[in-house]
Amino acid sequence: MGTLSTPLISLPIQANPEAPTVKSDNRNRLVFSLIEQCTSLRHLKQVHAHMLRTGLFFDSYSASKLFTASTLSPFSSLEYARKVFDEIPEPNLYTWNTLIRAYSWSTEPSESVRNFLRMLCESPYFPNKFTFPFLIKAATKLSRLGVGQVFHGLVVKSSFGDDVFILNSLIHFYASCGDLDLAYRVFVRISEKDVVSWNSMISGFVQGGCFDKALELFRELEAENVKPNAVTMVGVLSACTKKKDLEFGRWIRLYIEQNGIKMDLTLSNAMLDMSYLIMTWLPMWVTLVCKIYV
DNA sequence: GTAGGGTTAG
Repeated sequence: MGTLSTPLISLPIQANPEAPTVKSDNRNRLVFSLIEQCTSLRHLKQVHAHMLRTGLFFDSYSASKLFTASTLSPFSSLEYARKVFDEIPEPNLYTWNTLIRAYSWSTEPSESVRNFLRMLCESPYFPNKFTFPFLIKAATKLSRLGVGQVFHGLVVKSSFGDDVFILNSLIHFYASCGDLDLAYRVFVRISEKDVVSWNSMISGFVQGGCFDKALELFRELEAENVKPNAVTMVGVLSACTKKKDLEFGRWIRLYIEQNGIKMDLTLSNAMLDMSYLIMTWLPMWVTLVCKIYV
């Protein structure tokens, strides 16, 4: 298998990219593998140049591979990714979604919405189940209730109203906009809730200052035999801390130990916050952090 | 043919 230590210039140029063969499939796989191995923008640009020379870039699936790397790689920039996207003659739906996702994570979430509208106008594609979580994420970052509600309407009209990923995004969106009533209405209508549904609603209640409702929901989760995880416990601990409910906080500490909830840094920090209220927790927190990181 | 959601405080 080739590596980036092999100069890309040594790769033979495919004479006719329009005629796929077993040999060309192997060549494509080599290029995809090189994309995955890129460790700098310079490497990625080398692969990009090679794909332009061989014509591989003009295959929409191959172009999507390069574009995804240009948006996800820690060394890349959205500016370069955007240039890559603009060169793709006919971006497929996956590539459009990747562009919308990239902007939803960025400091320009409005570009996510703008490019979604471009996709509707300029491409033959309609949004799919992957498009909406990115759009709702952008609306959440924009804190625009009206924008998110438009997406919610589209979700229902597009028959994705049962998709738990999309509905969980909507719970988080409505709670972030401060509309806990709408968030809860989405939550109760999910027919097959998963742990993220519960976590989204519990943390939504905590962020909205409804600590009792958060703890009540945790008891409901228990009654429904849903297995909580570290994120659930961060929400519940946060509610106890803010409510200064030491008794429930102690119970939660035991619950985490007895149920083998996997500790991570965020949960350790949430326990530390609680430990300011219960100083006896401090030695335990230090021990836990040492176990994880030392 | 590739993919999507939730977490602490400061």
